[in-house]
Amino acid sequence: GDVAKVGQLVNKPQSAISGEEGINLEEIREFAKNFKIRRLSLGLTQTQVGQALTATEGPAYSQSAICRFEKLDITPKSAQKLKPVLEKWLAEAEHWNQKGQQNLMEFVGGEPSKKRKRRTSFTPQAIEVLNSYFEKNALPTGQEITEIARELNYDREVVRVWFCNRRQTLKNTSKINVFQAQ
Amino acid sequence: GDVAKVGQLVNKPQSAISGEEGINLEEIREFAKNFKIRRLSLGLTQTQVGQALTATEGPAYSQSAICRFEKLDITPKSAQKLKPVLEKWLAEAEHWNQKGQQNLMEFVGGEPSKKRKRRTSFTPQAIEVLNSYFEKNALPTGQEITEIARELNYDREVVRVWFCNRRQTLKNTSKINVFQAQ
DNA sequence: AGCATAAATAATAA
DNA sequence: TTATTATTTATGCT
Repeated sequence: GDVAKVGQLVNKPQSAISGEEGINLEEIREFAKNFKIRRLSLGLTQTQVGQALTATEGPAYSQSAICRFEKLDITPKSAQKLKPVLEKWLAEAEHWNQKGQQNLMEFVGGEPSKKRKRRTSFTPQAIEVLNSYFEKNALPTGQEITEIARELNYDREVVRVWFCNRRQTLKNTSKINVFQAQ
Repeated sequence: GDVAKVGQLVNKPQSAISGEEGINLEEIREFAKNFKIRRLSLGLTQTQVGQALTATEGPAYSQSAICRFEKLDITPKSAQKLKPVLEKWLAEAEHWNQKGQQNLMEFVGGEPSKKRKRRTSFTPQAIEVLNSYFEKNALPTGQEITEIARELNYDREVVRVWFCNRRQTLKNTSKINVFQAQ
């Protein structure tokens, strides 16, 4: 059967302290909440934390793993194991941050100042072509995206994101039509 | 020509205090940074802040406006004007949050003193149905609320508030905190 | 002055 | 974990 997650268990008073394993769920919940706030205060993303942990600690930590810890969508055992790792790492990150933003970024390992990509402006002609492709197939394969990008002379990634956002927009507008205001 | 923004000016020492207008740019920068952290600590999005401000304060505040304030992509004059508004609102939001997450969400999403919604009169039949749902589950999900609202043909927000109030009443009378958290 | 939407981030599916 | 969707933030535009 399913394994219960911290987030589900923590609201059941009788299990606030998991008897056998001696895991304090309330403590974990408190830490997870604080972890998120402290992470954001440092201006770090889940991806950055995951990558930095992967570099300094042994195993791999994905963005999803950090996300799941913060949401407590994780078993008590995993949480118990992950908590000290995150605690130690975060304290260290805060320490470097004290010495300046630059030091933190070096500790984290990312490029010091990764600038946001300039917003792309599609020409009306390009949008027309994109829409005609979208009508035929809203979910093009990687190969198709590459071809469309080449035809329009735009960056492949830009075209990929355009299709993501276009699907999103369609979903949002059609949701209103189909189900009426949620 | 272009108008200089706070974010550009604040790093020029000689202009830390804007002479003529007496605007303390450093203070604004400090506040903007803190505002973001405090907003995230409350778990609020820029959109939510904008909408809430639009409801309680006079003019309209878009998500873009909040975003631009946080990034200081705004003229000193605008920043100076916006700062006290945000400061006051955020302090109030934090105050409500102290009293529980539910209160904060009501403050953010609920109708303010401005054009208050007409008080809804539930029919006895509707109250009966609501109570039967409440007995089964005092804390319905957003989806469940939507469904109940549709079944009874009441506004979704009205139903949501009914559950809030019903829980509040129960809490006040029973003294036993059924819902633990907060 | 803020809408529309591109880009980035978080959450979930596979 | 990795892919992909869903949500949020940021910005080009007029």
